[in-house]
Order: sequence, then structure tokens, then C-alpha cells
Amino acid sequence: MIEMEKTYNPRDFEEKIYRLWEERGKFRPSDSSKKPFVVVIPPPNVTGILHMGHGLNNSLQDILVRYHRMLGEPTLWVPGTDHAGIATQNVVERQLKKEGLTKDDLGRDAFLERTWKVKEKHHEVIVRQLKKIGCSCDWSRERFTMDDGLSRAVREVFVSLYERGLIYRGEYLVNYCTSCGTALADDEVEHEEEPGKLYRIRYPYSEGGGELVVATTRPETLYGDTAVAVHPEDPRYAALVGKTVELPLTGRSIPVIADAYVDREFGSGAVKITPAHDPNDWEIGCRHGLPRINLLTPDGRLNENAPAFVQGKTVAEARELTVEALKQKGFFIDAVDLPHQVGHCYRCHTIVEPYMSNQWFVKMKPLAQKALAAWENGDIRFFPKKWENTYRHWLENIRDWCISRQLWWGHRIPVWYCRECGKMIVSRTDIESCPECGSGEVKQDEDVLDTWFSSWLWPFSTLGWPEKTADLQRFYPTSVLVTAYDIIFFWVSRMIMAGLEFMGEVPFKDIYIHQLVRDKQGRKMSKSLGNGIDPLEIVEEYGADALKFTLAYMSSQGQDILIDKDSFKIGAKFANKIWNASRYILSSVDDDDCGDVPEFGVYDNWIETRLHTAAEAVAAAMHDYKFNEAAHAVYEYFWNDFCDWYIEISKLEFYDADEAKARRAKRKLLYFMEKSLRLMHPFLPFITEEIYAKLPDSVRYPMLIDAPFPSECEAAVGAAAPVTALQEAIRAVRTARSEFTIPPDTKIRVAVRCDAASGLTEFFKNEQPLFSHFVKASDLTVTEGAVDSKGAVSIIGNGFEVFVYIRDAVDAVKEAEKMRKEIEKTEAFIERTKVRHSNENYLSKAPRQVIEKEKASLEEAEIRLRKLKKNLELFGE
RNA sequence: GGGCGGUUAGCUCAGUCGGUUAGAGCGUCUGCCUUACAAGCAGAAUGUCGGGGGUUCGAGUCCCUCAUCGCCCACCA
Repeated sequence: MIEMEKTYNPRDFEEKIYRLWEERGKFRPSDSSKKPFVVVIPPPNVTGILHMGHGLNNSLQDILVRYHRMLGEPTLWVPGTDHAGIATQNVVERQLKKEGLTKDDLGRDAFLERTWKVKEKHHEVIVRQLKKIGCSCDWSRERFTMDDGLSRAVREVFVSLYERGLIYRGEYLVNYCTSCGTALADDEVEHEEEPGKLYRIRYPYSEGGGELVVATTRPETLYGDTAVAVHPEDPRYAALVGKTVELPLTGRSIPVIADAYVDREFGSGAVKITPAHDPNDWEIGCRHGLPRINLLTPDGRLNENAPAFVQGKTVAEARELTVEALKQKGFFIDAVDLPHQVGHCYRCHTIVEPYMSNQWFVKMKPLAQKALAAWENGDIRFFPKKWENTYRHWLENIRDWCISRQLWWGHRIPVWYCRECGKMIVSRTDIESCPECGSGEVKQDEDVLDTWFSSWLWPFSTLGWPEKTADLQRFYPTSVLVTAYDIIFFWVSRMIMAGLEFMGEVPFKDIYIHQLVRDKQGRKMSKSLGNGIDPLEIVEEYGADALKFTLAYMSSQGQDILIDKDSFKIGAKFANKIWNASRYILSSVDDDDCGDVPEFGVYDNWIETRLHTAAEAVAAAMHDYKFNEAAHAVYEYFWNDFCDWYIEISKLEFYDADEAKARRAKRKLLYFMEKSLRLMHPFLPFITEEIYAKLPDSVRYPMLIDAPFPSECEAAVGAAAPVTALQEAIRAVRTARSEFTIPPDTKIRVAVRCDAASGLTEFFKNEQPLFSHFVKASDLTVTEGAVDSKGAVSIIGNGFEVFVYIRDAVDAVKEAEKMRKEIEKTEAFIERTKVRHSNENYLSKAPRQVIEKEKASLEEAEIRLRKLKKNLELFGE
């Protein structure tokens, strides 16, 4: 007798089990010589706690990793976290603000010290969370994007790219977040449509006699205009090109230039050119050698290049004041509503300004070409495939990557400037004095690198690169990357580029892109909406297994997962089912029950077949990363086959007075329980391991986590057929009982007529006791001959017909109505099928199996129709 | 402006290579506290597969078109 708590309470054992796995080194790759299975975690940001997106991401990885571990592959899941430059710095700056401080009050060193502490705190929480949800990561190999090794990797990459001419510095117009105080990469800008206005402004000809009308959505930038552009073939303005116009409110005159960029159809066909504050204007400015006038301070206010009345004002304020001034001076014509796209910072959502500054860039084209080739060669595969388009499109239109950030938290750019001779030194090691003039007056670049500049090295930097470590040798390239689609640009494609560039090989062959987790209204989960679900809350309430199983069960390759707290009941209920089934089996087991497995009977063969069919379904699904299909297969097997049928059937023997019989039943239940636990383990690791440990030693592997996943099918598949027929017959009687509301304690007479050809007669006869038990029959006859159908409904199955004598308990009118409906349906089907079968095209073109199959079902339907009609007569038509 | 995806039961979603009368979970309804589980058991009902057209012997599935919702990309001031 093995004791189990009456109720499933995951809190009682999940932590204990996790500790056990960890202590016994189960998360470390085994020594097997098989090809390793390797996953690197998408490192969570050390900015806060894990949300449900992480829950999904890590649950799926854990399922994969556990599945492969059970296949006997040396399995490694490398964990780690990301320093998340802007995000983390923002967190700390917000904290400071609450204390009435700014980062400048602290100074760089003190600020960094404080940020490290915040990092430590968050890191601890994140690791605890990952462990709570059961991630089987090898914590001995945990990394952080700013640890010593990864910092070395970052430097190596920066310097070597610089040496190859793929990193350069220059003054360009970049996206600048005035709130974060830093430049952003193009893809860190989120465009959103906002209501705006298109203003029309007069720019008088310098020589008088007219004016040029210019349309703009940003009148406040006119102080930085250095030209007005028209289309070279626009007859309206041909005479003006080369002349000048007066720039309102400034007293400056600016030239009219011709550039094909201008759209003659839009607005007036004349565009004001502000090279320092618009990316297009910047391009035009470059082509025409126009001066650039910067109007903004780094914190987003108008600077001394603007007239005094707007200096120090924000952009929005300046716009209003400028429009007002234009109106007063008579330059303003009108303004019409024009919704347009405005860029926002992806971290703080402030409007991003195009801002002229000195930044570092990576030349992306050469890297992107290799990454594209890798896809074309089939070196990488996306699951689902559709994301390949996204990947390809981005690479084909790639632009240089601005990697410098005006932040403190991050990898400092490894470049030094000599104050004496002005020499710039790019170096792998820190520089104390100028190699050119020997001066000690060298100063490191103030800026840090974009966070992704360390993330893109993750698959090999975590394994020890640039050192040639054993891990790197053994575990690179990794097997698969599991991530969400929102970072294909930021991360996935860049990792592929870095892998190819520095390792000469793609970092992973398979890329599984999963969905985003949203709330039931389809909204992104976010702090501000307050609609987020904390995975830990779910773990608290339902357990980590419920979390993992539910997410897998609900994931699909189709679309985003819409979820609320109640969704997790699916997993909770399933875990509960496993618990109770196990409790039932184990509670009656003692050592006597643990001998050899008795010879299989038909039901044992049947469940064995079901189990292996499920195992094969899981294998196929996992191969294609169809987690939901795998989870469904496991669920259906255990609940619908094992619990609903096998356990119920076994009860006849289980409760048999003959002890030997009972023992045989228990032994087989144990056998299938053990195997079922192995089947389910990747999806519900805690509960299965907990129960597994309770199984008698003689029937199990030491631990479930590295026990073999069920694979080889020992049972004959054909063995399942009669069981299926019996199930069908039992259901037929149950349906009849239920439909006629015959109470369970009312026994009824049942007759089964088997078709001689079905081969079921013998089986049904043998199984009469079981059949009777399941349907609570008062009398059950099985025959191949004619059956007296008086007072009975008959239900036709595949190869047999069941008669349930329900005469007294029936509402004849209602029943007749039902039958008529059924007859109609069947007649329609027969008609349709007959028409098709008289069609020569069909007969000649359809595959023979299809025709045969349809013919069979047509025959079946015709038989059923006859019986139905007969039944109808019975009900007093 | 370009591209992608969704539209299937009351709700959330599966649906493989086009192949019989389209499935699951939740919810609803009926009957059961049957000696593992009421977080359970046994049943039932519910569909113009967004609209229209086409291809095909056969379409939820392929093509065209329209509608609608969403996402991504894009420098139209």
C-alpha cells in the first residue's frame, strides 16, 4: 500500500523535486556520445519580473529539452540574462527621480554601482522564477551579457569588425529619444499613426513678385531650413530653381533647389528642406551640399539656433508659438488635418527626433548577404515557415546599424582618444597612454554599445568564445532557437549574422517562432493595462505543471495565444486527473504486485497500442515543433484511453475475489502507469516525477527525468480492433439509456447481433460479463442469428447491431421525430454518394481506396437506413 | 503605399496530402455523490466553415474577388 495525499497539491513537492534534479546534476549534459541537443535561452532582461510571454517561451523550451533528454541525447540548456541597456537604466533613473536625484548627481561610477545592485536583485528574482516554473537549465553554465567573458567577446567583435572595416564612426542623422537621452537603432523606433496637421506657409521670393507655398507637418523646424526643393521637371517652378526665397521669421534667404525626390502631386509641390531634422532632408542635403542647422538640445528643447521666442521651449510648444508668429506676420495660409506616422521610442514611448550626432555604426550589407545565403542554402529553417519572408525582407533591405548609445549602463565602446595628438585608438585592452605620442591624457569614448551588440553573440559567447573552449567545440552550433516573432529583427537575424561571421557556421539550424501571449481581448499584456498574468501566480494557484501543460496545449503555429487565469484550469484538471489515477493504482499496490508483467490480454494489447500511438504522435509533433499536437496526444491518451477505459475495464479483475487475478491486474496497471508517466513527463515534469518516485523500485528507472521516452511498439496493432468495437457497442447502449432517461439502477435487456464476417462474435461472447457490467444489463445475448427486435431500439455499429429493449421507458413521439431526422440525414448522404458514384469522371479520377471506402460506407448507410425505417415502425408510425 | 495573418459551435481555438455525414476544451442541457477523481462519471444539443465567384468527380482546405479585424514593413513633406 503506497500512500498518496488525497488531493493534488503541487506546492507540496515542486520545489523539492526541482532541488533533487539539480543536486543530482540532471540538468547537465550526459556523457553519451550521441549528438548533443542544445538550446540557449533567450536571455530575459534584468529589468523586472518574468511575464507570461516568458512563461510560454521557457515552457516550450523546457518541454523540448526534457523530451530530448529522455531520448538519451546529451542535453544542454544554457540559461542567462540580458543587461538590457536602456530598459535597465530607465528603471534606475526612475528610482532616482523618486528620491529627487538624477544620474548626474551620482556620477557615472556610483550610478553603475547602483545599477549593478538593481541587476543583482532582479536577476535573483528571475532565476527563482525560472526554477519555479521548472526550467531544466544547466545553472553551472549560466551567463550574463555583461559578465567578464561576454564583455571580452563584445570587445573582440567590436575591434575585429573595426579592423575589417565593418564598423565606422560618423556624424549622421539618427533616431534620438530625448527622454532616454540616447540614439536608437532604426528598428527600435515604433511608428504609429497620430492625428496631425499639414500647414501651408508662404516663403516669399527674395526678389519679390510672389511667393512659394510650402507644406509641412512640422512648422517649428523651419528655423533649420537650408533650402526649398521642387521637382526638376515641374514647370511651375522651373524658373525659380537657383533663385532664393525668404525664410519666414528669420531674415535668412535660402536657395530653391531641384531634386527628383519631390512629389509634384503632394501639397504645393515644394518642400522645405531641414537636413538636421528629417531623414529625407538629410539625404537631399547631402546630395546638394546644404548646411545643416541643428535646432535641438539633447533633452528635446529648441536651442540657440532658433529665434529667442522659442528657445528653451519643447518641440510641441515651439510648434504652437511658431504657427502663432507665422499667422501674425502673414506667412500662414492654412492648416488641414493630416494623420501621419510618428516614431516613438520602443522603451519609453517618447516621440523620437531625428537628431544629428556622432555615432558608431556597423556596416550591415556584407553580414546580411551571408545570412541570406544561409537561408537560401537551407542552413536554417523557420517554424512556421512564413517567418522566412520576414527574415528575408529585412535582410534584403537592411541598413547600417547604429550601435552607440548615450547611456552609462552597458559595454563601454572600446575606443580611446588622445587629448594631446587627437589619435583615436580602437583596442581590445584598456589604454593607459597614447601609443602615438605617449601621452597619458587618453580618454575612453563616453558611449556604450547597443544591448543587442552583446545579445547577437549569445549562442557562442555563452559557450566561451573567443576562447576555444571544450563547450564551444562540443555544443556549437546549437540545435534550435525558441523565441517570439517580435525579435526576429533585433535578435534572430543578427545572431545568424554574427554566428556566420565569427564561427563560420549558423548558430542554430531550426528557429521555432512562437506566438505572443495576449489577454482574452487580444491585447498585449502590459503593466500599464494591468492585464498581465504573473506566471508565479499561476504556479501558486495551480502548479508549474498546469502552467506548462496549458501553454503547450493552447499554443499553435497559427496565432497569438489569448489567455486568462481560468485558462490554466485545463492543465490543473489534467494534473489532478493524473494524481487521482495514480493514487487509485498505488494505494492498493504492495510488493507482491511487482513481479514480472503478466502475459497481455486483449485490453492490455489495446492500451499498449494506444500508448505507443500517442508516443509516436508526440514524436512527430515535436519534430515539427507542434507543441499543441503533442500535448493533445498525451492528454487524449491518458484521459480518454487509459483512465476512461483501461482502468475501468481492469476494475473487473482488480476487484476480483481471486487474489491472483487481482494481482495480475494491479501489476499491469503499474506497468502502464510507469510507461504513461514517461510519456507525459516532458509536459508535466513535477507531478510525474513525484508520482514516479512512489512506484516500487522494481518497476521503474531511478528517476523519470532521464528515463527513456516510450518508443518501440511491442503490441500488435490489430489487437485493438475488437476493443474498439466493444467500446462502440457500450457507447451505443449508454446513449440509448441516456436518451430514454433510463435510470442507472434500472437494468435493461440487451442483445447483440454480430455479422458473421466481422469476427466479433467470439469476442463479444467472451466479454459478456464485462459488457453487462458496463451497461448494467439485466440480460445480454450475443448471436449471429436473427434477433427479436420487438420493443427494442437498434443501434448499428461497424460489424454488429445492438438492440436495447426500452419499450416501457420511451416517449414514442419524441423518438419517432428523432428517427425521422436521422433517416433524412442518411437518405441525403446516400443520394449524394450515389450521384457521385454514377459520375464517370469520379470513377476514373478518384483514387481507388477512396472509392472503395465510400462504397463501403454507402452500403453501411443503406443498411442503417433500412434498420432505421424498421425502428421507426416500432415506434408507432 | 507594400506585405503577412485571421474570420470554423455561445466563447477560445484545432483541422495533415482536397476525399465519407467538420472536431476539442470551456460553457449550456440531461442523468448520476457508481468503492481514484463532483477539479469527477455517463450522455445530449449547437455550424450557411465571413460574403460572392471559380477550379475539381469532390473544397473548411486550392484560385479570384469583396468585406472585416489584426500585425509587420515603408522617407511622401
